[in-house]
Amino acid sequence: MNKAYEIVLAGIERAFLDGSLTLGDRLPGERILAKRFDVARSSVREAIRILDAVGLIRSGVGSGPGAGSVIVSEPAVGLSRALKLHVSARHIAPADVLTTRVVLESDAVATAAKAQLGEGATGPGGPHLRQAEELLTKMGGPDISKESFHDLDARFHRELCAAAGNPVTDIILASLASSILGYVSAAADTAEDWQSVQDELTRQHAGLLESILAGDPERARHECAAHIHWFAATTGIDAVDT
Amino acid sequence: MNKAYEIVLAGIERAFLDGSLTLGDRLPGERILAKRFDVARSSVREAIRILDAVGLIRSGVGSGPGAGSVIVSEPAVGLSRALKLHVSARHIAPADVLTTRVVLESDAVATAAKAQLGEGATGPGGPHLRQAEELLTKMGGPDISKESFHDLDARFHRELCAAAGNPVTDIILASLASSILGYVSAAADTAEDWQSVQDELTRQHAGLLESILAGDPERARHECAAHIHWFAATTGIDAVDT
DNA sequence: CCTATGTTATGGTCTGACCACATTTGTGAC
DNA sequence: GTCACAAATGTGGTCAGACCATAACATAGG
Repeated sequence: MNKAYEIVLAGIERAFLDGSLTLGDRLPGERILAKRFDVARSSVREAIRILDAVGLIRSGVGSGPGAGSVIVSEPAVGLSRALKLHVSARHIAPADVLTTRVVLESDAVATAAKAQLGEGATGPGGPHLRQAEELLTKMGGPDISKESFHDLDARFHRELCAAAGNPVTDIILASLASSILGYVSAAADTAEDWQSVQDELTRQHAGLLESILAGDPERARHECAAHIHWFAATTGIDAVDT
Repeated sequence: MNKAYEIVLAGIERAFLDGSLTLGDRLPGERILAKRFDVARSSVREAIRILDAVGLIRSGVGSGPGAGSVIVSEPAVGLSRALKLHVSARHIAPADVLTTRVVLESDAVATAAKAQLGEGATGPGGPHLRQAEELLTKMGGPDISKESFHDLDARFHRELCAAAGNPVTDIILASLASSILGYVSAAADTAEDWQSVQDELTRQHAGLLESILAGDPERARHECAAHIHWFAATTGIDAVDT
């Protein structure tokens, strides 16, 4: 705690804890913070860089609204960044990321299905599932590019997780997915018959969503696990060398 | 990607990907990196600060081995830091963290039990479970301080996760635990009869470990979930206001 | 051989300046 | 009075250069 930037970090964290800084607020300017904590501006910047890296603030130049360091809440950004760097450094294997993802996401869809059983479309998961349906339709559309499909695919999965209603699970799953996004894209690029893979994925997506809407937790859980495992095996991600 | 520190970050990440930088290596000095990427040293430092924050490097002053920025692999540090800050900022509720933890940890102990069933003490999880047994003994010892108990408790859980063999799950669980560590300690401090709570926890720990050693995945899964839920309910963490 | 002292290389910090950018404010023409 | 353009302002982003604290290493002296 002797480092200058840690003093700043601790001070800002304290401000969060006592409520004097909340979502949407703007951080005082770097020069002001430097004066307040009696450190150099460069030290303040190092602290701010960390807050930026973990997805707690977003910095913008200029003046007026939108400028300065605004407090946002994007935990997934921070987790993704950390995971992605460790994957790049070969300290984390994409296959292990997928294994964890299976556990969390299978449970999430089961929870979503359970909620659907109890509350139907009126529950908090309803809008997310409707959104998922829309995405599914788009994914099944004609002449869709590989990139668009990947994007829609990721969003589809995110909506399912969101329907489960646990923000932390949501965040972690998003981070896990984005940390190996590069590998997924690369693997898909080398697929010999992408169109058929895409069709199969869409079929599986449809089945999974139907299970959730039908309120069948165990079927949803099983289909989700099978879906991820199938994709991993097909693209060969589960055998990526570390 | 126009920011100077991002150029440095991208360059270092590239070095990881092409293998010219690996675990244990030392990063070139800040002054050298500044020259190489044609940016100021302060910009290099911001990039390094990020790598440090995500647990990819560890910086030390002085000279010789141990000095400079050494590449390490502590993903949990990065994830913990990010989660902890978001919890501090009230963007993540401790209760949601616990919910996610139940899902992951229950599955982890079930996996560990399954592995035990197939391989017995000769499997990769063996050492971890033996370590867990030792920790359990220490936790049951007399005149143990609250702090020691918390520490041993956390390490006990970590060993169980490690026995499951998935490093990513391991990392995430460690991060989840440490992100709400402050709340757990605070809650334990206000417990009226801590000794009896401690006794009950030890009983539950023993039962859980026995289930794993006996190779009973479903019992382990159930006991783990019950254990965490019980503790949360007892300490009141599941009702923390966000 | 061992000790003490200087040397060197490292990250950590500070100062002060300038730039790029976006809003806000002023000012002049009409 | 109104509008368009220019200037002032405040923000993060970047740079250059200096000095400090630390820890290993090199070297001379005992």
